[in-house]
Amino acid sequence: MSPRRPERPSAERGHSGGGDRYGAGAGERLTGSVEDYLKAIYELHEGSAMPAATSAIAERLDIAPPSVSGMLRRLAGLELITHAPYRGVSLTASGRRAALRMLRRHRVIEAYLADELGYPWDRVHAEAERLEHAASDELIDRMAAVLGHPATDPHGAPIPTREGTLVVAPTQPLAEQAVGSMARVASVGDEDGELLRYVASLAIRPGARVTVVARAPFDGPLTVEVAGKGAKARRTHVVGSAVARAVLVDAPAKAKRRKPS
Amino acid sequence: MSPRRPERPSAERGHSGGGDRYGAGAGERLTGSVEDYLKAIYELHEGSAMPAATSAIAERLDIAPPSVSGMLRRLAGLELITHAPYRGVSLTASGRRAALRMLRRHRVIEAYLADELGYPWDRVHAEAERLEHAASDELIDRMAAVLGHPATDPHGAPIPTREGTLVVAPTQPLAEQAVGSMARVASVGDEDGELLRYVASLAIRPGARVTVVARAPFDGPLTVEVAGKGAKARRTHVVGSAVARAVLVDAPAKAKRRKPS
DNA sequence: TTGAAAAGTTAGGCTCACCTAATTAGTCTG
DNA sequence: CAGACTAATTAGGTGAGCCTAACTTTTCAA
Repeated sequence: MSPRRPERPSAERGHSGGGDRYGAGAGERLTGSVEDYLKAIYELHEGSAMPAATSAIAERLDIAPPSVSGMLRRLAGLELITHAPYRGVSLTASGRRAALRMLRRHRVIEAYLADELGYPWDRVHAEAERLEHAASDELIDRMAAVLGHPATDPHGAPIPTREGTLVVAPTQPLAEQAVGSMARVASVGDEDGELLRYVASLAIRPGARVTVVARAPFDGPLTVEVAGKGAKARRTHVVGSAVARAVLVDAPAKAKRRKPS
Repeated sequence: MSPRRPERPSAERGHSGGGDRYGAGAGERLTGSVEDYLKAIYELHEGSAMPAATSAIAERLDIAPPSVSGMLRRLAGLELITHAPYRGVSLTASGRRAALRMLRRHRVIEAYLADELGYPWDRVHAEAERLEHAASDELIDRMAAVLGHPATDPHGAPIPTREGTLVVAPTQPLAEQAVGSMARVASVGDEDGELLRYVASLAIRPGARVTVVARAPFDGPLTVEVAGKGAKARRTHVVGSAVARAVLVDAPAKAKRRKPS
């Protein structure tokens, strides 16, 4: 008699059950899948400022669109998102909290792997992608403490605080940087390891100074000059548009143009 | 067209898929559950030298016996175990390899958490229990390297090598230690955090010297003297049989009696 | 040696998280 | 504004991994 553990979400038995008291309002113990969806929705949401589209989520998670539709219904039931069918998806306050929690975990883990375990920066993403679901909040906090509570991960992305605050510095893709002007590299997208390895070989990393020398039309290649330190200072490279989109640089201090009034 | 990812095991999408080229012969990508079963079977198998019983596995994993029956069929199909219904379960060579791999992961993680992240030893087990399924082989190896390839985890349990070799020193439970004789504590079972905290408070840890002063009959409490270092040397405590069973001490150098010929 | 208790298994169900195929809703263009 | 195209959803299905209830096998003691 007495039903066995009638609380916890089935599937994923022992694993992934380590994080409470932080994410959503109560203490719901989200599954790894739910965590992935929330993170994806958050990132799409930020990237475009518009509610996330089903197909975009599907593509990002490499999942068939109907599966996403089903999951969205579930997430809406959990009040983690609001979903107007055919219209898009937005995070609720608690969904956003959970997403930021995952973002923090992911980035703290990335920073830890790189700084303490000697991981090359093109490989931290994949490892963090798995660990972020298994690590407890205590582990994340201990990692962050050992690192001295870093503000960014190895790719330059800001790490949300334990309280869920994220400081976003204004940045723009290198692709939109004005020709002739110099800028500091803020971050490089972490998903594509191959691209990261290439970019690193050009000495383009967070903090590096780059100048766009020329831009070919029609989304064509960019010619950039990288201010190297030491002997081989100042090298010029021609990079494709994929790279120009993945590299974010500090935006000029001026406000973004909104209607040239 | 083209079926989406027709290889990987369903459930546990992105997660836990990080370890190949080591476990079973081919590269099967075991699920977290399968890993847990194999580890449990290995540990039961070692502990009693007899094939593991369904009910023992069920109790250890806190799963209903019929669920275990079903999983055993699956494991037998994967040729990770041999299962004679109503008779018990043994690991095949590849099952044993996979189990030792999990044991290594678990213990390396425990050692790392304790040594590098300041975890108290009564809490490393729970954290490792989740991380062991998510960590890649590379991560485990890097952790082990940072620690200088330790031979034991914080509880004194030996860590299998990357190649799957496990050196088992002959030990016996404190409960079986002869009255009056001194022995070195080899290890303390890692599952019960409460018990670990208590045992630690008595200064009973791997490496400590203890002497059994008296043993009450009928599986009763043991009176032990712990050789403390420094000021408060030599303290006497009375511990229950649960503790006496969880604490393993080095066995006397003589061979184990096999038929008193 | 038999028959009750214990151990194990079969039968039948459930949720999560995915899939493909078919249908519907929204959008954009001629 | 109609039809074509695309995006999204419903419909129906699968496997993993758990559950309870009911039945079978083994064991052990009277």
